[in-house]
Amino acid sequence: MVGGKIIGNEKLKIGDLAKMTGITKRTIDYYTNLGLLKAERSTSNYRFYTSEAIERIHEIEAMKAQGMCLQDIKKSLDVEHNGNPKEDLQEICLHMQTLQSEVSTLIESMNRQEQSTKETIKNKVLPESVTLIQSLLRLIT
Amino acid sequence: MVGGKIIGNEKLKIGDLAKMTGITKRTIDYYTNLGLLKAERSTSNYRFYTSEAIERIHEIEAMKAQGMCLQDIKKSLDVEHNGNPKEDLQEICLHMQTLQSEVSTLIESMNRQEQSTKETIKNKVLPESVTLIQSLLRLIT
DNA sequence: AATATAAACTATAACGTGATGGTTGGAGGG
DNA sequence: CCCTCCAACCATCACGTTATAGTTTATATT
Repeated sequence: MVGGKIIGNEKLKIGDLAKMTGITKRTIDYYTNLGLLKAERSTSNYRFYTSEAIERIHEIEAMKAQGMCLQDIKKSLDVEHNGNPKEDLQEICLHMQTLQSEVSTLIESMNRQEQSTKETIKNKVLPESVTLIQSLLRLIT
Repeated sequence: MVGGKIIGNEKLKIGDLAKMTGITKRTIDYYTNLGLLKAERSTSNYRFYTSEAIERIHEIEAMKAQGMCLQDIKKSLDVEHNGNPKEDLQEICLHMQTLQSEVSTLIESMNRQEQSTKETIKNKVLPESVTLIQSLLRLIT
């Protein structure tokens, strides 16, 4: 044993995780899509979980038993695990990316509109939205 | 009959639409969430479809029978129906709304970060993204 | 050992299902 | 006529299910 973890068997596939936790693959799939579980992806798009996910699942099950919905559990766990800024950072960057593509398609649609239509849209945009976007801009420049 | 449409019975609820088309409520639900079908919402959050949706569903079924997936059907139908700018407008406004909430949560996450982390994020934001957001701002102000 | 092939595993799509909780329209009672 | 109460709807959640298609691995064959 030269620097090897004994337990901590990394690279768990969905089936492994399912057997180790007793919940179905579908549920793990669902949780992963919700962002409740994080997984790396192989080149062939297979999910790889770490042993960390096992405990996470048990936490989820415990909170579910107390009547919480998955969204709330997510928020709760996201806040709880706040000694790890790296994860948050990654998530924010990802968020920023989706937002970028959102904005991109939105601008395209806008440009396809006539001037009068554009005016209508402008009027429908709440001033707070404008402020919000301005704040964002200030944050990233 | 004083200016009333004989057919064209508007304000169809999901059950009505299901009976009229022969597809299940769940499927209509699914299509609506995908954005394949548009529905207004009552104050109590009930969906209201127009008779237009009936034909739309038949179109969808026809394209499905030819092996197309729902995403492609959506794109196809979205492009096809391009004599109706009102629909586009509604969609853009909706887009704008989701974007607004996206930005909102993003700013919140940003503000929870330390200064050093913020810098890291800034550096990860592509300059083109900044330009993009600036363009958006110009469009809506 | 290299290869072909079958068996087991995986991801995603497109709904189905059951539970939960809110909504509405009409029948009956005051 | 107003109020209440119930049955029929509706929305959403949290998975379950089936089908399709790609991947990995174990096994058999050359």
